Amino acid sequence: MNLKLPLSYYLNQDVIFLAKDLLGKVLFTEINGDITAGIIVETEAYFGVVDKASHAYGGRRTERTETLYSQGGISYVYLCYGIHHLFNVVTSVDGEPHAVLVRAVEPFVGQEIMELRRNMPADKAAISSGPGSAAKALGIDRSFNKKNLTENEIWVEDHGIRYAPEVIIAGPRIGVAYAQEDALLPWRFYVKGNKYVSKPRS
DNA sequence: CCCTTGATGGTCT
DNA sequence: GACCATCAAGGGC
Repeated sequence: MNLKLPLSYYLNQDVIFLAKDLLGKVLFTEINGDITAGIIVETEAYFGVVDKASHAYGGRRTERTETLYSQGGISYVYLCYGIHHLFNVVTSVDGEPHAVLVRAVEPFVGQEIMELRRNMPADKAAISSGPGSAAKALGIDRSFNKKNLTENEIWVEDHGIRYAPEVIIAGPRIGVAYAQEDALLPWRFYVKGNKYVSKPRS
């Protein structure tokens, strides 16, 4: 059976809903035949042109941010601090630059491959905790920018994993103090008690 | 345990 | 030339 999320899933214009709904979904990559996957346990929503923390704030359009304005269902990957690749899911309709940052995953498929990529055991929380680590564990780098999530390099599946509402916590996003008042918006979502959720405030 | 700090590069002004 | 949606090692307690 086909568990892959369809294009229509990503066209939802409510990026806050999607950030929450993606918890429990499974993010896959296939690289040279190696398949790895992680259960998404932490996300952040970036609310397009009105969000000071968004790269598209104020409607800025550059070569880089053009990806965000695309129709939902593609990836947005960029380099942060010169070292880390951060993976986002572009959502909503064409022209609406909403995105969801995947901040942490729980290793699900191909743990041995992730261990090699990260040089640490899969049961160690740090292997895929935090956006840079999660992307590295899944082998995501800048070559994964602008990939169609309904194809076979990087995609998301629904394995029926569901969390009780009381276990899904909303709080301020991490590392966006520069966004001033928008830094306080509760647009970070995570699974309470999951050890792979990143540190700062779990 | 906690805190500090170095690593490292694309993007935008 | 500044600014980052960060990580992990290392030193001090």
